[in-house]
Amino acid sequence: MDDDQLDLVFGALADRTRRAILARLAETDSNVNDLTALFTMSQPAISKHLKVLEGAGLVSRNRQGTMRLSHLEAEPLKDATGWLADYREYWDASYARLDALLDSLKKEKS
Amino acid sequence: MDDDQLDLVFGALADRTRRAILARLAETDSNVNDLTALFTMSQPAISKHLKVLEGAGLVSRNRQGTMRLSHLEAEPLKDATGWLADYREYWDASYARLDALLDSLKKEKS
DNA sequence: GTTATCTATAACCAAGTAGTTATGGAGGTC
DNA sequence: GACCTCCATAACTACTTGGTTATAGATAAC
Repeated sequence: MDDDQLDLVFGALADRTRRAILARLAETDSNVNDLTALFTMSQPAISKHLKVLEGAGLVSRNRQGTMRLSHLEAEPLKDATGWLADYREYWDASYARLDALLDSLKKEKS
Repeated sequence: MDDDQLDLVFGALADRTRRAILARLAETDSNVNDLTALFTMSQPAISKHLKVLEGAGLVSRNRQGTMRLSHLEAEPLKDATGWLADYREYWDASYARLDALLDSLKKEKS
């Protein structure tokens, strides 16, 4: 994952409204009106947030009749987690042990 | 972890210079001059970035003679990872299984 | 084709961000 | 106390961001 992409993903996550939108989309695909109803904010504001999320690859949209349903695309969150994982040893004392466990799990799978 | 804190942490991580600073501090504590030498940027710009990182709790500083050494504080990264973990099931098919494993590890520890 | 609904876009505003140069303050050293 | 060195702060600029209202575009229904 390159710096441009990380800039976009972390930037998208740096706003509580956008995080709340992702939380909602984790439950169910939603249209702009549904999302607008959840916040004390205008519809264009929500559309803008969706555009940011879409730009970071965190949301996809497809027409469903007259509506456009927003759908969570979690893949970039995996990459962000991957970046954070490099620092895990600095906060998780049991990281080394956990790491070994995950390695053995991988081997078992392959 | 509350929204204010997540805003600060993700916001701090949304800049590649600041991520690079964290990468450096993961290797060794550094003073402002050292960090400035690593980037094509003025010293006050680096001082500003450090202030943002400090505000997010990602960096602490203590005087060491005439220098102020910046030190990585990784705890907030743990919290950010915790937030992202809520979405793990959406990108990691083997999450459920992994989760069970971690649970058993916790029990074993306690 | 008119109308209604849903959403995107345009134009604007206030505030924040990322950088600059210039300068001042705090800590050692002589 | 004079002088360096290290760093922070001030003042400024250009750009971005997060919101607004007003409006236009696309699709479906009648």
